[in-house]
Amino acid sequence: MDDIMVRRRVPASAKAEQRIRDILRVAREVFAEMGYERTTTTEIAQRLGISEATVFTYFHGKRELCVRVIEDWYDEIIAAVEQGMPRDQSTKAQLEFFVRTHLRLFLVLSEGRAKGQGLGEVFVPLQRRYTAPLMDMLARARDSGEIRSDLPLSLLRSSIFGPMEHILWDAIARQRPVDIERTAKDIVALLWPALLPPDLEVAALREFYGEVGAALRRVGERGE
Amino acid sequence: MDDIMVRRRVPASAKAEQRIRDILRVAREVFAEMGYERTTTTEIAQRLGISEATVFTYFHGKRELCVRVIEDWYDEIIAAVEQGMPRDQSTKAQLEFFVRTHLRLFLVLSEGRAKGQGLGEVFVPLQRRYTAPLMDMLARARDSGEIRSDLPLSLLRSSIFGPMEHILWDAIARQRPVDIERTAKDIVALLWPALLPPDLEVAALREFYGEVGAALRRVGERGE
Amino acid sequence: MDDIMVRRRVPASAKAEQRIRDILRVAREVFAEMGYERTTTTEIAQRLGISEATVFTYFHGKRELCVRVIEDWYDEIIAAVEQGMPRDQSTKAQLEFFVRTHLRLFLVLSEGRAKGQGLGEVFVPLQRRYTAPLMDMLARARDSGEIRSDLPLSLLRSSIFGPMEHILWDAIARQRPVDIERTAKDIVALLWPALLPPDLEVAALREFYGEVGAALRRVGERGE
Amino acid sequence: MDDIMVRRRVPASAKAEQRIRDILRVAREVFAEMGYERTTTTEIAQRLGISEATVFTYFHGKRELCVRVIEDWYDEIIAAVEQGMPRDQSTKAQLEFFVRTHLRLFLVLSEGRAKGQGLGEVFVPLQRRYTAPLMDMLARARDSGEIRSDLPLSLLRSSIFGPMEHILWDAIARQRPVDIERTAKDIVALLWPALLPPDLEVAALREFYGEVGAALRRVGERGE
DNA sequence: CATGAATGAGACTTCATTCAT
DNA sequence: AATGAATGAAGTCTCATTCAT
Repeated sequence: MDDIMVRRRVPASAKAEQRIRDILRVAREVFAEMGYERTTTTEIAQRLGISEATVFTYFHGKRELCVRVIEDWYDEIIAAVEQGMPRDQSTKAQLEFFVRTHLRLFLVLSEGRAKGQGLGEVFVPLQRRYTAPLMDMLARARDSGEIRSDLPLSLLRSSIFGPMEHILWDAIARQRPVDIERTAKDIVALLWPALLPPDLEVAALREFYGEVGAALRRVGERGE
Repeated sequence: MDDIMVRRRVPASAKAEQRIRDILRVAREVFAEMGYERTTTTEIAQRLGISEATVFTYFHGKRELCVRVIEDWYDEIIAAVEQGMPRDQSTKAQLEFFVRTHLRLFLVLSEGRAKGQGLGEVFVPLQRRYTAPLMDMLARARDSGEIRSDLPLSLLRSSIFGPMEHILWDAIARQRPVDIERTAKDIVALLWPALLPPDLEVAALREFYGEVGAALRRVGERGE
Repeated sequence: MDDIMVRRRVPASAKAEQRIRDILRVAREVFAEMGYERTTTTEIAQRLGISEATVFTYFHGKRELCVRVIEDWYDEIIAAVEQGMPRDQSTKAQLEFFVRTHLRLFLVLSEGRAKGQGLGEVFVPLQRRYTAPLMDMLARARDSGEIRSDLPLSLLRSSIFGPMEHILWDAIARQRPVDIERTAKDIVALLWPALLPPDLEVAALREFYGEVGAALRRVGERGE
Repeated sequence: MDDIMVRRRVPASAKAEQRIRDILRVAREVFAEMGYERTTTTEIAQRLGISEATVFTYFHGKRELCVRVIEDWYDEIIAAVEQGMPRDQSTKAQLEFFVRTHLRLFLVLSEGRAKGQGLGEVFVPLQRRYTAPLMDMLARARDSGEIRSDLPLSLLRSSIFGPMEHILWDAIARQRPVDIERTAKDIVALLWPALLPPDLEVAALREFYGEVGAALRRVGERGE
């Protein structure tokens, strides 16, 4: 755990640990702001008011530093989810908690997903671990018939993470803050019906209603 | 906006236009494969078998080239949507068409979204234009009561784009192909219930169904 | 042959080839003066009055540049030996030629021998090719009984290369010039007795001398 | 020469001297393994389990440390030669002893020889001191007519050191162990005849024999 | 005395971009 | 119009060395 990212000396001292924390904190900021490629070690060092060499004293290189930042972030969010998940409440409440937590802690690091021989390898296992609680929850709810079983879980997963990240990115691009509580509630309110098992009769009725409505409008448009 | 591409585009001979198209085509490939930062002008020139300098004869620089690539891509997808959108079919069918088109033409250019003094500014208006047909459709459907009105349209939008992009990224990260037809169908099947108004009571639906049925029968009786 | 060390463009033009030759020439000087590790690409560029980047335009890196320098040097000396070797003269004369050529063209590049994950791999095959003419000569002379067969050829080889290099190094360390003709003669004069078969008895030699002499006289008598 | 090692060596407590010995021992290992440039002070400190700073407490720097290592090594080998040299035995036996000792204690430090503003200056006097016993021996043997006097002693010296080092380097490059006893015997067996005064008659006969043989072979080759 | 911590100086390398031909 | 050639600027990383504690 220690010897992975430490350069030579093994700085287990309080000072060293503080340094490591500082570097990680600032690095997270910079990586989040700029993305992996556009982040420079110079920038990180400058923001901390230390020499670039110091950064390399504690981390083997830019890549490893980024991996650590990501790992730490995943650890944080995983811990938050595992600890706080209200397992005794309804699936819907659990989903809401999950979304809220993700929105609160989401780290924008597009390159992670990015192709090239980038950090891809690092992400996959973390992603799996991270997604596990949600997937478990969904699987259980599906087995108990609480949510629909006619679509692959991976699709459900994408339909939960996808909107969250889309919203956050949009907010970042527009430089607007996100009202996390409200957004979490809205997302779940929106998606919840999508997750329920399609009650056949109701679903059929709904569809019928929709189609007739549309047909009506089309006739209306032409008529006028 | 005006000073872009002024350089020597004045003559715009047939040959030159072909060059520009070639460069744009290959540049799109490379940007999509590698992302903005990891793309090199060398790579683009090499794939075309031309000199790097030639690229700079037609474009002011890497950045401008990328902006053009993105603009062209947006133009394409916007045109595809505007032309192909089956306006006379149901909202659901239109949504499906939209999703299918997006999945087919989606350009993965994570950095585009990226912040920093990147391409962010370029994306916002394009994104707006691109989203317009979908938003219009949603707005109309909401006004007619076909889809829910209790949540902001922007959320609905995110809940459509988000999953699509999440799925595509996942596929890219895992290097797996995407079955576009099937995925489009699944996404819509999943999300459709989420878009419907939540407050339509089954009773109301049944009543409506009954009335429409009766009306239909009456028409039938007369016609024959 | 070309694409190995060329960076992007394939500069087969006269100008480019001149550049490559210039860089190789200067690089050889610097590597010889400083050794691999202490040589800097900056130094090479400065001596040529060009930018460092230009060096990297023509060679993939310091390492490859050094490999090229060494290969070229080996090629040169191998060609010189293969072309100039007086095969119709005595073994001793051939040896002298070999020593003279080596002394004239020897490149001091200690690190080549050096361990570490340096250039070692590059040297072995070249060394083998380079040594081949000498080893062949020695093997033939040994098979014909002209030189001793009681010691491994590799030892004989070391006893020829060793002194040469020792002398050259000494001269370099003391910054004194080497009188190549004289040194070559001396080395062979010294080593020749060491190479002869030790067991040829003087008696046998005398007898042989006598017989040959008699034979000669007989020929002479007939010829006149 | 005087200002070297003055730093804090004044007290020279027992503990400190042990430290110095330890550092020198390990430094010798590392320098021998990696060469001067590729050796890092970090590596030396790590192998000793001490801090890098401690190394600098006892030595002014890497360079001085290396000089000390070399000096010590020379001292050792000089002492070994001076003490062990079997002065009452034959010159040949003494030579053998010398070779064996050198082979056993040889320190591979190519860079030492290296030029540049390297350690060159350090080597010359040490080399002189080190070579002294051998040179004396050779001088005496030459004066007594035991070995040849027609060639400069420096050449004889190179013809002894050269092969030894060539063999050792080869062994290191190929990562093979050296059978020291056997190699020492072989080297002397090979070189001894080279050192003997060329008995004029025998030498002339040998040469004659060699040339006639070669001539014969050449005729034979053409004839067939 | 020993060392934890920090760093200045410099190495190699990449790449978008310019310009004369 | 096309390009061969060159490079400035910048980026990542290494390492001997210093100094306060």
